[in-house]
Amino acid sequence: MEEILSQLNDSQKDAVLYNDGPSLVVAGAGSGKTRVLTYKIAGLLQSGYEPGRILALTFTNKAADEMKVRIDDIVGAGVSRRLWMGTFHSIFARILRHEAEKIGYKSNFSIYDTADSKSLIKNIVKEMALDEKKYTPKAVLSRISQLKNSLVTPDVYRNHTDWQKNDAYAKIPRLSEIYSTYFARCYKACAMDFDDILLYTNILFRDFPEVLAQYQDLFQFILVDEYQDTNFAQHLVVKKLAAIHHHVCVVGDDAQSIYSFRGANIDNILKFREVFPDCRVFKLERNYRSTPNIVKVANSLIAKNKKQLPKNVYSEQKEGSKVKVISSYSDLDEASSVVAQIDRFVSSGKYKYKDMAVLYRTNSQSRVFEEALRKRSIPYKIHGGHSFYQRKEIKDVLAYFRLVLNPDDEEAFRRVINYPARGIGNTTMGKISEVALRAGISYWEVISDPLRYNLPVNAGTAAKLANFRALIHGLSEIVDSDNAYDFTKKVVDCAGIRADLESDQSAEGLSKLENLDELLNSIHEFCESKREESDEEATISEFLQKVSLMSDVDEDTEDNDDKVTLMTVHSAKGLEFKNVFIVGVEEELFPSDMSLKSEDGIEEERRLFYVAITRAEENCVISYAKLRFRNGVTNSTLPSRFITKDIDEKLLDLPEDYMSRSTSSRNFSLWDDGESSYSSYRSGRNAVSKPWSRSIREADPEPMPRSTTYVAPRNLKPLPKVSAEVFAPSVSVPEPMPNTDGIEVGCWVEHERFGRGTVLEIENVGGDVKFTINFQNLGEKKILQKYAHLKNLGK
DNA sequence: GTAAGAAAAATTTTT
DNA sequence: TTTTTCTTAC
Repeated sequence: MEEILSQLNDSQKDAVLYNDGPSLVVAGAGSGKTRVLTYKIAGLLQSGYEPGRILALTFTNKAADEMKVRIDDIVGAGVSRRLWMGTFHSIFARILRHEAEKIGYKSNFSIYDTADSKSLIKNIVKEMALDEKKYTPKAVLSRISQLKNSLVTPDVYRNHTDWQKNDAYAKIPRLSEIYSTYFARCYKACAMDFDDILLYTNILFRDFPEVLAQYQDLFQFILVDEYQDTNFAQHLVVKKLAAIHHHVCVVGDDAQSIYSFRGANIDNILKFREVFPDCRVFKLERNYRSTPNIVKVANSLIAKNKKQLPKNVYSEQKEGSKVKVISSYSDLDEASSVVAQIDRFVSSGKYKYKDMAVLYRTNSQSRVFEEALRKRSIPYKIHGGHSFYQRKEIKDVLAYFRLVLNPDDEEAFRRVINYPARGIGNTTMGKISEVALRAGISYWEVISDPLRYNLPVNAGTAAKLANFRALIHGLSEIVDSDNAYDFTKKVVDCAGIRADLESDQSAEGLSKLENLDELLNSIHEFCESKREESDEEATISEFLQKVSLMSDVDEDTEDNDDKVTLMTVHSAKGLEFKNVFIVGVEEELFPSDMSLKSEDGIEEERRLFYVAITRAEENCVISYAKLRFRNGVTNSTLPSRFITKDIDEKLLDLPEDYMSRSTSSRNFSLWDDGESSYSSYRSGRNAVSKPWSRSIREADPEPMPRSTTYVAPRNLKPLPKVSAEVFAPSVSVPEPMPNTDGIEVGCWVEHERFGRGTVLEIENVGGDVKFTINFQNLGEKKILQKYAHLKNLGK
């Protein structure tokens, strides 16, 4: 214990030593948060707590694994394995598999990833014969996700009149039905999506108090990392589990809450004290990562946010150089200036390439930097794109695993029924789906007994189906006896996956084959380490459980390569680099144009920018361009408000052409002479317009085709009135109709490319305004305000 | 059932 | 601009 404490500062020590009740550790950027968490757990273990009675929740497997290593270093090898330590999803899934039958599931339930969820939603929308433009899988899933994260079940949603009215207003009146159907279909497939894992844990603890009591008693101490990123569902479980022992310690930084779009609720950390009134608050304010100059800039920025916990982050390092702002003519120039600077840093001999990171708001910004780096032959690595386990060829193999382990898994079924191609195409799949829907059974049940369910297929197709059935059946006979590696080899060969990939001699095909071998390797490794650990064979079920909840950040990265890192600011969270270049710091890009609608949106973007700045240890460079090529067009841009309004000017090393903010910010525009349409577009869009309400058409009660109705699998009790909880979860209503520049139905407008036309209809779709315009030359077109820069010519 | 060609869309993404 | 999705023709 002494040894542990000697490595901590006073405030860290206080946080580590307080174990008598609830505590909130507000950990400023770079303040040694992980250190506190690991030492606290190590301390608990040393003072006699059973590892099996400590629950420690993180957001990534990587974070959990790193802490386990550090804990083992302190208290002895292997101890961390006995902790209940892992991501919310993996720990909750573990509990759910154990208690599955209580909530009507089987413990072998599949986990649908986002792609599976979207595919299912797409099918449901099709089956209901709804407008697929209006009900896009992405939008529907994000809404369902929001609802689940706020613990609103389909029944509760259906019976909530206000929400129904909002959906009708937003022209998505059938959302509630889609949600119910999606929920029922997941249940029928014995599958849970990521959000279900949190939702069902809540249902379990709500409906089975004796189960809750058992876990409440088991977990004598609960620790949660990154609390600012928890959603309501996660928060409520933590609250409930801590209700008996009251030994809960949550760690986080409200200033780094950047995942609200995924359901994270910053209020969970801001109002933690209201939930646990006897909670002690510890603040870690000393930043060990960055120079005072960087910390001051970050502080000066974040001070502009209203919603935050008071704290004073400081650094005791040498002052360091000022945060530098560079301005470029265009995005291309920006890339070459930044890369030139990188080159200079490295040529000075003081830094290596791996000390450099280029951080941007959107992935699409990476391209120009890649090109600029390549031009100078500077090695770089890009973080982004999809993870190994999301690749098609890998997902296909995993889908076989899933189907064998859980034949009711409809998304797995869809994926493998005709892969590799075996002549069972869309037509047959459509028939199977129709029969399954009508009989209320799974696809697998349909093809298990096609005669009984009158599947209308010819003899040839029936034979193909029988072959497929035999294949899956054969695999299911060996799935429990074979170890994961042997089983995978059989799947790959028997299903003809290897043969299929080998037949493709293109570069793409070869890389797929390589990936397949890579998968086999990783399964082999998985088996080896299991054998080392417990002297037992690893099953494919265990492997699948692990990878279903794994993301790309969890994959090993060869950190030793001397390469410049390119990544989004989001993925940089938690990392640090000696030199950081934050690029594209322009209005409508950073802050993102999608965030400008609300103050909360801007505050989150500001936190995101805060995260970006605080990644830097020694040098932080902020860059903007005056012209940016985006979505096929070049636009003139303004430097971000974060530079021009938020950060104290005195703290920055500003570029020569920078107009002081005491003069008009319009001076930033290149186009002030009015010769260009850009400046009129900008001033036009910001102009005050007439009230929008008059131009909205009444929601038309257009008769919809009848949908197939589903019977909910089980009558789940509605959750208690959500508002009765301490925090009302924020289920946001659809955005009000935004500013239309006074454009009303009947107005004449002018479009840059399409010319003049009259407005026939104005709709609100997902926060954007969609105009239906009858153009003089081109006829009727639908146009989003976000992209079309319409000029109002009046009635 | 595939392949080519047209059309439409276009944040961030810890599980 | 690129990327994904939808249509159409073989």
